[in-house]
Amino acid sequence: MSNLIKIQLPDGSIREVPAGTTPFDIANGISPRLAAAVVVARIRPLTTVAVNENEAALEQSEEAMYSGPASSAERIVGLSTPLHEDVTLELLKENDPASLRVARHSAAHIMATALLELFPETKLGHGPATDSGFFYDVYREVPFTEADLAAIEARMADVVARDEPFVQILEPRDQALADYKSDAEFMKIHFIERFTKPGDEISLYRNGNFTDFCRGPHVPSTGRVKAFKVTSIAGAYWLGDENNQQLQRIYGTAFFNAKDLDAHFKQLEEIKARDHRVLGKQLDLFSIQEVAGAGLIFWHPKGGLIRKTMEDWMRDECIRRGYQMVFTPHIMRRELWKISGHEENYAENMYPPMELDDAEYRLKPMNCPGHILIYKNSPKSYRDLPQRYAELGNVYRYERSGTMHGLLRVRGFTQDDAHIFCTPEQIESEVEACIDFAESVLKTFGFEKFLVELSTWDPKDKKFIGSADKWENAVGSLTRVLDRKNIPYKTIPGEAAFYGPKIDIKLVDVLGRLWQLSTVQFDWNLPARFDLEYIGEDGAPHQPVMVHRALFGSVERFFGVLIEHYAGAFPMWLAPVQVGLVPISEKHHDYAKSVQQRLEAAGLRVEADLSNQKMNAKIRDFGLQKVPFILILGDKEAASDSVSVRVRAKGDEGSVHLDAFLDRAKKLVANHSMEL
RNA sequence: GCUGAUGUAGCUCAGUGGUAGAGCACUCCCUUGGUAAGGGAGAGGUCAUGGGUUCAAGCCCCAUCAUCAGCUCCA
Repeated sequence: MSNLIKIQLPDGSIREVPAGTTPFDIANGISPRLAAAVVVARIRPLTTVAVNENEAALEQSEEAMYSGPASSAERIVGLSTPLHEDVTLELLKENDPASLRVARHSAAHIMATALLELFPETKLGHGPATDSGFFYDVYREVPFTEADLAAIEARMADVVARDEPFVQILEPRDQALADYKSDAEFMKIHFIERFTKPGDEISLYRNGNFTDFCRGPHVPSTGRVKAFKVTSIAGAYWLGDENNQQLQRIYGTAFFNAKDLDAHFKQLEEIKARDHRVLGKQLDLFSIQEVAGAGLIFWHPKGGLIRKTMEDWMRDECIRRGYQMVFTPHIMRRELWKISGHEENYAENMYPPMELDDAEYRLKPMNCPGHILIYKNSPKSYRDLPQRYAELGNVYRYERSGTMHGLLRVRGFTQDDAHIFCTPEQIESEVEACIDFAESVLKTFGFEKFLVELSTWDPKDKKFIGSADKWENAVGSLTRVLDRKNIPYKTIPGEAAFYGPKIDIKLVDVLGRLWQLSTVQFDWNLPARFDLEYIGEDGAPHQPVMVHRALFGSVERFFGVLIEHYAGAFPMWLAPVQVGLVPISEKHHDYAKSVQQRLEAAGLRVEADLSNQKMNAKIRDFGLQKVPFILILGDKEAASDSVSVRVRAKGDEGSVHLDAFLDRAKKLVANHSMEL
């Protein structure tokens, strides 16, 4: 005689059903149409008080794909999973994001099904859902070709058309291992051995003739995955370790309907249209020249102008906030890099030494040693501290050949770098000021959201130098600063630099993407290595503490992110050309020249199109260049000293007096306005 | 660095072994116009680089460089 369990539905009603009842049974009991529409179910044991965040996070992890579910947390189950305890039950339809994730995991199984039907020699790794689709890592001697991918996709359509139910099979571990061993499925064997214990019953899912080691859940049947595409193939290391065998990773994406799939590819096109490498060419901002080498940026006049504007702002702001601008050499003697520890710890990222006269020199990968030499050049009193040295310093780092990416990952870049030498007592206020500064940078450049991470040490990890009390003090001050400023943050133990803890600020762009740029780091290692001192109130020498901070991070990377954030449509103060002039015909050229002169005299950047093209073509050209304002100049305007204003993304606003426009334009620039 | 793909005019791309193509951009001519492409003519290429196969290579083979999608690593 089976026990009764309680099922609570979202409306609060409770049903008593026999243990072993499935979510499908419940749905079907409500209405067969509902049962047909439901994809998966979300359950939470009724006894649970609150969802544990860590357990929820674990749900997404690789570990969770195979090992048992976190017992007390809410979880997603398939419709045919028998329920054996009192739970709240939510029946999820296709519009729930959790359903889509499950469907994509099912799509990975469908792809594996198709793959093994076509290429039975293939060995399977793992095939999870991702944020935008799914992939399956597989091993096969022969690389898959584009044609193979198309064939796989076509066969997937067959698997979907067969509408094979996904069925969970619980099997003794030994038997599963024996089966996989006989098939030489070395990766599946590894996963079973890693994620299950001897004596466990392990979970497999079968659809048709295909069975996979998998915890689930899945959609009810292959027919539920209506729209999918095999998108690409790439290499991936077995277990993410580059010393291991490389596998073939086949990517795909899946949706419940063709409309969503289309929308997904449309969105990819939009992202591509924002790509800073594409816009960099279209707007003539920068280039990378093969003959000069990979990862080295050429700033063209228009990009250079934006950079100059960014840097001017940054320098002015540094000075306003009590920094002193310094400049340090690009190459320095090897000896210096030995003292700083770079020879020892950073050599693989540095360019090899070059010999000059009797000595060896190395290109700088960081600015800190240079700033330290300035500090060290004269004795310092506690009255001199803090010393804040800032530099827009060009550094060069060797990056492996496959890693470069436009402006975002390069071999030569400019850090807006500063080093603050201060007493331990000054740390908190200095860090607080750095965070204020960082916030101001993000706000000024139009980013509204950011995330903060506090990276701390792991006392068990030997790579961290310095005593426990030093670490605790430092982490304590950082924590206090963040708490006092009411900034939410995530603590990441073990992610600190080896010499001290750090605060990283990741900004969120218009598309919701995260970018790591600003960082504020602690350091008591370099002051010790260089024997830095100041004379304290007690007349005795003390060692200062150093704060490293970069706010743009790298000017190149920040610029790349800006291009994507604005989709190339820079706000007025940054736009390389702020006003485009369109004289309607040649007889308006003189008026155009006088307007240009007056706008330029007021400090605006103006370009006049005096070609013999039609007005519409001129407007189009300025429009494609994303110029904020286009002024149309014809008889009416010339007669009344006015301009007809066309605003980027808004269109024709009619004529106004030139002085009125000038006033508006100057205000937009002065206020760093994001709007026009 | 690894796996796969790609490299043809300033840009976007076509060209499967037999004398290098298109559109846009550029130059010149015509056109002088009211809010996103007026018309015509011309000029422009060591087909990434270096080897090889072939009577003949942009095309086939090898190597190198660069780019792209990932992996790994990072500001």
